[in-house]
Amino acid sequence: MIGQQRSYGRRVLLAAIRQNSPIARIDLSQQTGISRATVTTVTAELIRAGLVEEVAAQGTEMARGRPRVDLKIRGAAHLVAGIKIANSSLSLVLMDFEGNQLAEHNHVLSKTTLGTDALVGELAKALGDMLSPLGKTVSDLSGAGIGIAGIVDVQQGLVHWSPSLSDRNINLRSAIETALGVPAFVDNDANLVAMAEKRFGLGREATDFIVVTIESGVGMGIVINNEIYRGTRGCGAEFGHTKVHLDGALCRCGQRGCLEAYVADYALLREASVTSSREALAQGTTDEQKIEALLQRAHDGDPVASNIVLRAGRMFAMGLANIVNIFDPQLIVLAGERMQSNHLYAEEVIAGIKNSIVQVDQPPPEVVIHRWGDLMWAKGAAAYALEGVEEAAVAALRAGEA
Amino acid sequence: MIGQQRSYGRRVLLAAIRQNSPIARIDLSQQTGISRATVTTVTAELIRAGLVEEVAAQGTEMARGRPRVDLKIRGAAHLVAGIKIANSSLSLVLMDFEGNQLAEHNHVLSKTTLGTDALVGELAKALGDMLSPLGKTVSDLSGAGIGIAGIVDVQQGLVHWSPSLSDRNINLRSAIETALGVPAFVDNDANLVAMAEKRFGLGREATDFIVVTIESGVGMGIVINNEIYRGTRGCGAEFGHTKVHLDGALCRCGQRGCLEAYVADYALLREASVTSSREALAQGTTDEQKIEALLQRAHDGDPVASNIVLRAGRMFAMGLANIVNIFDPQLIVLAGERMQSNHLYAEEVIAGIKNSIVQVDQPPPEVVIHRWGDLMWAKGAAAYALEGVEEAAVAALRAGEA
DNA sequence: CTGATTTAATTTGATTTTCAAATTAAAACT
DNA sequence: AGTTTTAATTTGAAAATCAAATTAAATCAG
Repeated sequence: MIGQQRSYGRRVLLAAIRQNSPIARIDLSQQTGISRATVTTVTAELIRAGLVEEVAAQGTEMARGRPRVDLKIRGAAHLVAGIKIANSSLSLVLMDFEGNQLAEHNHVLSKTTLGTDALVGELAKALGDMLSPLGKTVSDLSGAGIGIAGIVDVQQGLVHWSPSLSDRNINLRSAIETALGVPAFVDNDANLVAMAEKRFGLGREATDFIVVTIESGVGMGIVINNEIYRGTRGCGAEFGHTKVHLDGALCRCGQRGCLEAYVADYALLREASVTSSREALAQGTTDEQKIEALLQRAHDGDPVASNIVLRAGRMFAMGLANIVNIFDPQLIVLAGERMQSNHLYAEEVIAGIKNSIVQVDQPPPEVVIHRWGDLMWAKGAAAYALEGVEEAAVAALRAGEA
Repeated sequence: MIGQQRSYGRRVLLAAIRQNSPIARIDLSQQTGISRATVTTVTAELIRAGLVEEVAAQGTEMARGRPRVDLKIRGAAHLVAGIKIANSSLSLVLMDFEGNQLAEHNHVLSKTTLGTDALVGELAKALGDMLSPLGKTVSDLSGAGIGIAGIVDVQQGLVHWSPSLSDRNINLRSAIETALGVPAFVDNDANLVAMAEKRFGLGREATDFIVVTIESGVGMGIVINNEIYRGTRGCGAEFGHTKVHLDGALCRCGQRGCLEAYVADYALLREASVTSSREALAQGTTDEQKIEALLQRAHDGDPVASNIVLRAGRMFAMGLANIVNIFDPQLIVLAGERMQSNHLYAEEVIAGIKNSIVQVDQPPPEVVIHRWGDLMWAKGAAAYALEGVEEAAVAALRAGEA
């Protein structure tokens, strides 16, 4: 960047060090195209600022010549928290600047939907509970990333609407920042999973990829040119409301033919409910149990149950194929927390995608399944916070020198 | 950019001058964030190099103070050609560095599919025919943009496959460059329409938009962050082969349910052919005439014809809505050359899109129809060439100073 | 017509960023 | 102990940029 003589080089080098973790200066120079002289100067500055540290020449068998000195991000430089606001709980992780997980925590919420103040209060409580066993406090944090379902304006930190918030058009970022005194970074949860994949997961090597998540709905995060693409209205990629059938099944959103209306839990249960053998197909008191039962029946070969589940899989494949036909990404990550999405992650589904995309000489994009624990979201939120903190740290370099 | 001390500022300023055509230095400084001092220095260099020129203070009523001096791109600096390789003809335009069209030309090809050498020969011939009336020759050109249907690897200038070429995996760029002695820029034709919209059309103000073109197939060009997004396999956005129906109508590509299989000419004729009143619905000897007849019938209220045409429109709307749900662009441009796409550009279709996208507080993206002449493609090719020539010109600045 | 005022552009004198080439450092070979 | 090899640093200069001061070109006020 230009204007105010901003330190583009520092940014680039710090990012390169992060991505290639233990890396010698000469390789940095090679990778970034920045001269060795500059690399020396800039890394010295980063080390002086405590963001980077040298590590003993990572033990490749002793070569000739002066041994290279590897550089890595200095974990102790900063501390960030990642928080996912889920249906009726908060899940949190604590990470150092290098991305090492130092703690995790789960906090049960009293209600699904809370007012802003109440939510922020619970958040502060949960953070405290995670930090106190380590002898830390919220003031030790350099940033907090928050993932929330709904429609989020990232620029402003505004939550236009969320199932977790009873208020509308809340500036959650400033609410948290004033309450906790810590820089906050708020984003839609689907974007944060993409962020997690990019930083810690399967997207580390890729520059253009897509992450699809299945929870109660179907979410999607898009990474283009190493950055989250958020669309122009900030309402994000609504893969779940992609239409897969003209005048098709009715969706929760009120429209017809949405992918979600074919693959979501409620869609499967709806189908199961109309067959005469309803009890047999989806027995259980909770919806989760019913789904479980339905999937088990399908697995056991029940023709009607199979029929229901199979179509969901085929619709899902069709939706994904459309993404490939439009985007042509390097990689599609199906990130899932629950085993219940097994039917959508089946071999046949993935094969179905490959049969529905335009054939060219080159191989089709990889489709991989990534099962995370339930901390996936929180880790993504932490990754987002790390990005923000890194940015601020570089910006502060110049200023803090005087 | 960094490395070899590349002149990022020059690039930014030249681009800003191009986009805001007659613009005073002080506004340039404002817009780009570059200091006024630097703007003076850099623009002086651009003027010295002949890329930019001053124009008389464009006549706003005389304000107080020293009058601003506007800057603009100097058209005479360079000459580029844009060439579209169409089904059985070449269409060409000649543009100056400012983007003014100086000439156009149409060249009929002997065959639809040619060998590389033959095609390049025809190309040279056509260029010569366009240039000679102006007393120019090919050597006066600084670059030539070439648009060709098919699968193109832009980085390499490779055409993997094209309906216009009998050879496969041809490096068309180097073939043209060696034959003509002019830098060549080859791209897929759908991308070039996007480029044309971005430079000369409705996409001038937008940074993220999508251009859909209808010719014999359905094409799409994507602009993200002011740049053409080409996907990772270079096979481009295959909007036409987006699936809109599970196990749907058979497409030319061999798969089922492709959008093209519902909205392309052959799809409409296929439908018309199975009704008992075939002759009446789609009379004519050529396919074009038949389509014309079918559309006329639909317009006149024939129920079967209407039924056919209406569904095509609704499918088209559904495909476009999916794009919006995934991409959330500022703008969708439906760029068409022929009036025959009228039924797809109807009010109802555009209304259909709006009813199938996720509703948020913000207004939906604009959908606009842009009817160009048949030079649309060639102009896009010229725009692409201009981009390349501009790049080269800036890079040459430093080098040529010694 | 003259000087005050206003706004745009340029000059001046740094500061920052970067680099190529020369030098130094730290190791393994011989 | 000296040679070779490779990594990192230093040195001296060039390039890019900026803030502040200055100059330029106009209008306005009397």
